[in-house]
Amino acid sequence: MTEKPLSRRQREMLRYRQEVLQAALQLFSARGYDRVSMRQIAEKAEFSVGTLYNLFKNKEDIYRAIIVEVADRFETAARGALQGSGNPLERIRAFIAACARVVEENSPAIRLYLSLTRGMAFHFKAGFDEEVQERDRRILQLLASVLEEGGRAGLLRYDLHPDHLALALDGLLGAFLLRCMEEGAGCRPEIYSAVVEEVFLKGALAVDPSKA
Amino acid sequence: MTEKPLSRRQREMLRYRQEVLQAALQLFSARGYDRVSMRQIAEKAEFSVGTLYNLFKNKEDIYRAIIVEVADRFETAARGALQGSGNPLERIRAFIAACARVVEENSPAIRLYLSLTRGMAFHFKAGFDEEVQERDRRILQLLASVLEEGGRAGLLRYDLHPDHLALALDGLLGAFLLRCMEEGAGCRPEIYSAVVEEVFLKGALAVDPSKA
Amino acid sequence: MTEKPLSRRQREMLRYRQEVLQAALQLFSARGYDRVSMRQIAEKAEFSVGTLYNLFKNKEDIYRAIIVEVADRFETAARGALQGSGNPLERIRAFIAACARVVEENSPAIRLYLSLTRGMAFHFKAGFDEEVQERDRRILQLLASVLEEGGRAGLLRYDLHPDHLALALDGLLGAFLLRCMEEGAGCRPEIYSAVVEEVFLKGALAVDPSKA
Amino acid sequence: MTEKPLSRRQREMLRYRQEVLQAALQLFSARGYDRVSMRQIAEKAEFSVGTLYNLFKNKEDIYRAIIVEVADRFETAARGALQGSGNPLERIRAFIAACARVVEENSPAIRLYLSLTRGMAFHFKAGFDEEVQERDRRILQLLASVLEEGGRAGLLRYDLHPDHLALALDGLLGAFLLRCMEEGAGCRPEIYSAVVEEVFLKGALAVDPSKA
DNA sequence: TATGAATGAGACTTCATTCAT
DNA sequence: AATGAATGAAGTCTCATTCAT
Repeated sequence: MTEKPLSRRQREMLRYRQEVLQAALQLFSARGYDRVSMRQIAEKAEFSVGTLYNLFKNKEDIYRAIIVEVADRFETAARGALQGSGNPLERIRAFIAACARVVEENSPAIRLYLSLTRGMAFHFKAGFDEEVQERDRRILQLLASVLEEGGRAGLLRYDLHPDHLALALDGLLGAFLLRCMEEGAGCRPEIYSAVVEEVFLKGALAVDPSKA
Repeated sequence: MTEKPLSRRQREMLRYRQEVLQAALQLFSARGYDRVSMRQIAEKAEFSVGTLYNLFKNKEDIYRAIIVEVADRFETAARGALQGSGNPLERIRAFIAACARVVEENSPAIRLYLSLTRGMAFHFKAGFDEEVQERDRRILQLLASVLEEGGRAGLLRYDLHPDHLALALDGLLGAFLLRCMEEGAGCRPEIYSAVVEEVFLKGALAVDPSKA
Repeated sequence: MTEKPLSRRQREMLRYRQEVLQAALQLFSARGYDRVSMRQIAEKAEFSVGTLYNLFKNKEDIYRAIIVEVADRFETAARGALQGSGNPLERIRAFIAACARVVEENSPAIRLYLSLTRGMAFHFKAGFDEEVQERDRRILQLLASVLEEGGRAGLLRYDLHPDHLALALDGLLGAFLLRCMEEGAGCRPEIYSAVVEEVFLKGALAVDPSKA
Repeated sequence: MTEKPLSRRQREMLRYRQEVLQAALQLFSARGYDRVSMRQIAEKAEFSVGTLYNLFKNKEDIYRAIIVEVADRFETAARGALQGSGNPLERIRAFIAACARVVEENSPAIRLYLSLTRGMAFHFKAGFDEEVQERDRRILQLLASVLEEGGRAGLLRYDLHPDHLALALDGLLGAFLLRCMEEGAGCRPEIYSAVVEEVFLKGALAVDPSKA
């Protein structure tokens, strides 16, 4: 697991890639993938077009890098919460909080991510968009399994299919987090995640108060 | 409000417009606005490109017509339910059912609509996308006002801000309806809307059972 | 075999295609395929770049059309001579004359054709260059079979392999015809073809004078 | 004419140049000048792009060096044969053999050379391609003068213009030698040059058997 | 001296839109 | 009114060449 020390060249390249991704992210997030040209990305990142192609295979590769990064971050956070310690109820709470945190830290990238996992997906040749959707689906299944476990433990109601409960929580989270991002300045994920907890846990899951 | 009777020519033109919209809808829904060319729309609709420009001002106008149509339909259905008869609780139930019905009937168009109202929006010059978002927001406010009314009437819990509750319901609905559309064959909005009711009403709203 | 009468539109398109081919031919012949841009062809043909793409699938398609045309013309002329009437000797003479005639009439196109069948070939994706080479090879085999027939008939010497004789004649012809084209103004294929006849028939074939 | 002894550095540089030329030759021969990038040459030669530019002025200069080298080799061999000892007939035979030998030893380079001297030439800015063609023409004239000398000596027929005979021999040679290179595995210049001798000498030149 | 990242001109191609027929 | 050929701006990507390290 020890990382080889990177040469100065390599470190520079990584930094440049981050700068390009930063610029591309803002543009994609504001105008959509197809409405942003390589020249625009180059200008915003203050590189030449040719340099973009030294750093990335092509335009799609830039997009992929952005999405994969946020997908990794999200997956890590989600798995950390859902597979962490504590009873299912606590893990659900941790999951809600983790999602809010990821959104707070990666606001613009999350918009792209959500546009690929919910609703309209572009259709890329490499099909990496479907890979991302597949990864997202696995998180949802993990969430469902934790809900089911909670049901068996008597912590959560079990009269609804765990898949449906997972989808409900996911929908609630998505709606609130998107709302957070819309409001420009006053983005308060911690408030919204409290509401999600309230609505979802007190309601949908009908927690047995003697156990919670 | 009386409509002038349309000439044969005008009726024909309306029918042609519908055929073009039908073709464009399928293409946009499958590949996304920017990945579809006017020539492709013309071929699918079995018109010439020139005729498309006689029927619509430009490509964006075709898109707008699709979106406005589904937005109208959705708004009509939503207002009909939320401003209809019955107590707030019954109106919420009617709203959920109405949403499910609209989705069932306009499945592909709804995908485009949702991509414009949640998550990523293209940015069109004419700014009609923001108009649509504004209309959507007004529905949400109407929903919130009904929820508030229900709270004042003691039918629904009032410890959460009605805007948040509205957003929660909206998010739940969106998630389930999108899921309906994904599953290709087995699209069952009536099942999903039952789940939404269950999750939202029994849970989030903590209906006073003596009154419901 | 009756041809449908072409619409005015179709006739116009064919004429336009010919104009483009004419322009492209001159440019390709002077500078080589890879040194000529679509913009240059468009300018020389006095069309816009877009129109070029309405008339031809892509740049390679323009090249292909030029080559295929001259290849067809050459093949027709060659087969007509070699499979025509007369004894093998007369057919060889007709072949030599036919080649000279084709070159005389299609001088610039022949240069492209020869660059594809002898010497350096570009490598096109569609592999049509190999098709053209294959067609050329078949003509050579046909020529060889006529030479062999002449040998069996006692008209031509048979101590050399017919394939080699065919190649010899082909090489002679190629060298003289290329020379014709080089000299700009004074291109005299009829003189050169006389020399080829003289050199090849009197010499290589050692015609039995009593039979010729 | 005495060469200064080269420094180690200079000798090294010459060796590097040869390695680059070797790599470039293979690529140019396989794909054509315009389809090969400097980066590809650099990779095949296992140098950096920058080093290529230290060794050669530019891409064209690499091409020129390849061509000039084979042109020199060919010219040396041809002059050696044609200006050597023996009667004209023997010198022609030596010339044919020399050509076969050069081809055998420089097969890929010859393809490039022939594409520049027969048929299609690229048009380089510096016009060195025309220089090469000029040099080639001088060899042809030298060949013609030997043929003429043979004619005057009664060894060779003189009813045809020596230039035409020279061209005929050149065309025969070119055709057979190109054929040798095409056949991949079984390349037998010595066989083909025998055929050329047979066809050309026995036939075209109608050697007076009493003198040969 | 050797390297290879940076550059930007220029290549091919697509496409929304217009307009003569 | 209906057509679809013509247009040229704009997009993605490549590549010869330079130059800081």
